[in-house]
Amino acid sequence: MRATWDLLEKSGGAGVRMSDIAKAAGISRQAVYLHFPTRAELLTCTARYMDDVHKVDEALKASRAATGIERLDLWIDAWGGYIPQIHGVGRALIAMRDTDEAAAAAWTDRMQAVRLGCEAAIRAVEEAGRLKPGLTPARATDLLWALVSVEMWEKLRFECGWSQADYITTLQAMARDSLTS
Amino acid sequence: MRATWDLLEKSGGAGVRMSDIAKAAGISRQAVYLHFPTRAELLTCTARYMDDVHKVDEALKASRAATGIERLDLWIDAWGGYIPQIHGVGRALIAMRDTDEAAAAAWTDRMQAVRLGCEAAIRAVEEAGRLKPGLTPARATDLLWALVSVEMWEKLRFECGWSQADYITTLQAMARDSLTS
DNA sequence: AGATAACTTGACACTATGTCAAGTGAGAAT
DNA sequence: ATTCTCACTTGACATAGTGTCAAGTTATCT
Repeated sequence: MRATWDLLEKSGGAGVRMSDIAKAAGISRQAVYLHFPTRAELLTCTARYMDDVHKVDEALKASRAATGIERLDLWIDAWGGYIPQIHGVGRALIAMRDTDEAAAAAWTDRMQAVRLGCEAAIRAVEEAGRLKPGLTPARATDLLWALVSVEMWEKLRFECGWSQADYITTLQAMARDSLTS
Repeated sequence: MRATWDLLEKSGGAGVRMSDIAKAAGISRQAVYLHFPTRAELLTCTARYMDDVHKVDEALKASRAATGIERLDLWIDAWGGYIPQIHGVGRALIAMRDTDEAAAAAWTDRMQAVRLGCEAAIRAVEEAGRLKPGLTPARATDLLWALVSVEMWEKLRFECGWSQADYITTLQAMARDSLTS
């Protein structure tokens, strides 16, 4: 999992084969299959392992303590700051989605967890009476979730050449402008 | 190209092989290669063919005539309304990007054209003095471009279950709120 | 001494893209 | 009437990557 992580981080998520991972881990390709039945399984286990190492729960604690619009800002800060770290594995899973059922399920599952974070942030805004008129909480959650997606981050970071700091502050501003009053 | 189009539209862009396309076109797989050297080439030619059939230029004419914020709305209307039609081919090209240089170039090129549309819409807003303070035109173009990306549309349409009408009106509102004053 | 678990080597099946060679059949040129 | 050409066909093959299978090795525990 360490080797998978390293390689996917270095490559940005593309062009990493099972044999590359095995070589990096110092074992044979077949030995990898003794631990992980499929590539999809290896990737999802690696993602879970990264969550553990990064102590995601703790990192998100700050945003959970806040209320109102501040909570929205802090949530974007926390999750947005985590995207670069999981980007490699995420990219690899996203690429497999079209052909591999298990990869699709694993990624959908992880994104569902992100959605819960978005939902909580929107609820905080709503409870402060600052949800934009005309938006339901569900609709606002959808928008926020799409806004902070890995795909959006990739586009802005790489295709548009933004810095990570720009990404965070601009997305916070955008969320505030379009989701709150 | 017709067969490619049909199959990709039906499948949503995944799982369409060269042999499927050949069968649908009523010729042998090898005959396809007599016309298109690679899969990437077939896909990009099909995309161009679709533009011709749909008369994209004409469809975008309405948005080009307008000014100010109205132009932004009309641009989202026009391009957003075209996404469903190119979605299948787009999805297939996006999926090939990681492994195929030519596919990546072709898709980047097409998206660059979309970017020009975004840029023009933002310029119209700026000329009307309605660009949000703190946003440069370049930054606003980046945001709009990411907002109206195929990936975002897929997310909202399929993963969030929005209708096409919802997509258009909500994105228009979001662009207005976050990019204009 | 023997069992077990983690590994190795090497061969193989499968899928999809793309290549190559030889042959076919219909229409045009002469 | 024959020959040429072009679009196509059939069938075999190379390649890349995932995943499977079988037989053998090595260190450790009992």
